[in-house]
Amino acid sequence: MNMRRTTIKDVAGAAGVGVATVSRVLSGGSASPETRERVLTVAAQLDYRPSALGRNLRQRRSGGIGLLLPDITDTFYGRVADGVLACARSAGEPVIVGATGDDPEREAELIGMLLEQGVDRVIAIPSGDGDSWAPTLRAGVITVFAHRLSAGRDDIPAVVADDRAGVGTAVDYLTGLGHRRIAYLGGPGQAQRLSVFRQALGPLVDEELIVVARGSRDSAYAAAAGLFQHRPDLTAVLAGGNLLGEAAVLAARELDLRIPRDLSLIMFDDVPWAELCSPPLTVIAQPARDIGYRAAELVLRGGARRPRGVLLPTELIVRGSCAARGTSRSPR
Amino acid sequence: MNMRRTTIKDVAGAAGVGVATVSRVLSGGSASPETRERVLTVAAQLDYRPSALGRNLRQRRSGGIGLLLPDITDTFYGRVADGVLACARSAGEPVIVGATGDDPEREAELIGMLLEQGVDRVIAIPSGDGDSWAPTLRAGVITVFAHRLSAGRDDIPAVVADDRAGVGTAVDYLTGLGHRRIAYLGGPGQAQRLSVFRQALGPLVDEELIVVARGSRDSAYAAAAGLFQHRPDLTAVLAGGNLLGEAAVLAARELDLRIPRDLSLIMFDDVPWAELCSPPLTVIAQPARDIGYRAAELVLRGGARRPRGVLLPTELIVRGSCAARGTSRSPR
DNA sequence: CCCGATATTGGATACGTTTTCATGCATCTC
DNA sequence: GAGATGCATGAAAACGTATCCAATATCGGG
Repeated sequence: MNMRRTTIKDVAGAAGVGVATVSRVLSGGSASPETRERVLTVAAQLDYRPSALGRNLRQRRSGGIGLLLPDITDTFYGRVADGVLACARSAGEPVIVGATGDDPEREAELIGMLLEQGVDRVIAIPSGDGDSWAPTLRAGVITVFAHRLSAGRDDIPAVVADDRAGVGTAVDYLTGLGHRRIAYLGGPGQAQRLSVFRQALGPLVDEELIVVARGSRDSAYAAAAGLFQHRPDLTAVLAGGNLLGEAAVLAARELDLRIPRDLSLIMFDDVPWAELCSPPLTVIAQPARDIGYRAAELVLRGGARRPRGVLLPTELIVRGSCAARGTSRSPR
Repeated sequence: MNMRRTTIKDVAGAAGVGVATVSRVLSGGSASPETRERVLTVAAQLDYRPSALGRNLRQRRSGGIGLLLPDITDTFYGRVADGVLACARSAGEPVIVGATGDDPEREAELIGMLLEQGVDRVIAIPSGDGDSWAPTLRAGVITVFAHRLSAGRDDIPAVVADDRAGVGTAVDYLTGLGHRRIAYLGGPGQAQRLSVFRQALGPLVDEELIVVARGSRDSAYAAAAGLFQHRPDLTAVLAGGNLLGEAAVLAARELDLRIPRDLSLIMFDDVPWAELCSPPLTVIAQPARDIGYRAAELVLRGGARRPRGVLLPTELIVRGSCAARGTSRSPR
């Protein structure tokens, strides 16, 4: 019942050596073959598991990885998390996960929690501005951003999808189909994408057709519905995330807009249900899992030679949610 | 750069009191009002944050919560995780997440990791048999199961959806529509549901119509496609999870089975895309987030008066994926 | 005015580990 | 053969905190 945990001392005693030797053997230090053998045998017999608590205190770091993302419920972030977990598991590191809800205040609070836990590596999909991250840097915590950049924080490496290319090919594809009034339905933290969108669209850009929602489903739906109602003249929309895409499909159905006859839709992020939709959704696939995995690699590799960041490719997957416009001006 | 972290000693020194007093003040112990005031002021000035490392070692527990689930990518588990995170955040507790992939071996490995971390509370959606959990119990770790029970482990409380009622109403609904050949497409860890299904179906049960897939998408698709091909006489299928439902829709489409004309489908778990499907999917909604939240509550409340477990209600949400059979025997 | 009870306080200890340092021993070099 | 070199080893010192315990200050009652 109140059986004390077997400690390194017990192993040392049972093996007739000092605790230092046991520690060395278990951490891969140097030791004579016979000693190593004996220690390992005894440790196995006693089913000894070194306590991370003691080790962490000694080296003043928990060794764990902190992962902060907006919403674990969103499959995109879920896939990112999966990548992080996979990489961390292969390194034997625990991962502490926190959901920020895209709220900078909650984010700051969670950062504080991670620091208190002595986490020395953090992967984040940042919500707030760069200021939130001063504490982690000051505390010497290795920080890597995933999926998003943070305003005014070019000192933190980031692993992101190639939004420039993604938005570019999507816009090219739509204009190539004859679309001229193209809307962008964005979410939080997409400043980068927005500027690329404006740039790619060039003279065609119409600020009224650019609308950003907050992170919630309701907000996304409201933004989509409002956009479609106020500007019935738009012919194509680029949804900046699966939540936005879902909202667009729903709002379009509600307003009796047929996809792709009345409205062409391209959605960022390829999710399984994109194929189940009717029509199946044309999407820009992002390597979500890779983003997480690479970020974890970066953060595990440590501060050694900080790379500037990693850019992963996106891919336009054409399905059935876009139609040509202009030539056949949808008669009737 | 190499600025040492401010410790409780610094605070004690600056406030002119002993470390014990600071510790007491910060842990809510007794202290004179003026001392408390001074200590708090100084602590705030120095931006002191107690190190979880030291505390954990002292009281030989990390205080964190371990969360083990099959696949963080699956929105159902994602919602469970979200509930756990929400509850843990309100308690200020960190959550260490691990993905087992429904592999008992990986599960055991992750359990070992959690124990090594000194986690003293674990929430799990168990994969393996009950044996994996002997170590946590032996180590005095408060363990709670979520969503699933584990074979031969009635000593661990569980928070689950009311599968009995869920399967019951689904089967009743289908038989009420005239269906007689009803299949069950299951996943890992659904022994409980299976037995309920058999029981609810009574004499209509056909063992050949019961097929279980492993956790992967491919496996789910293979199971669905195999089932539909081998038994074209079945008229309805109950999918035991959103992954299985997705596979069923895909396989049906591939084999040119129209839903609901040729095949009625009920899916366990209401996901956002169920409404986006055409036809929209009839589902059995499960309170995934609540399951996680309640499990976290249970585990945080500690061992005090272990309840036998919690049963949360399910709800049949009728949409468009089920049609009547028998009366109008689908002519042509 | 003194004694016992109570509240507050700080010193010391322990938690389990890693790492530094000194020691002993064997081997090598000239 | 003597000194130098290398290696294996164990004692001890942290790491930052919570808590036990003794000591001191405060208070009330007789």
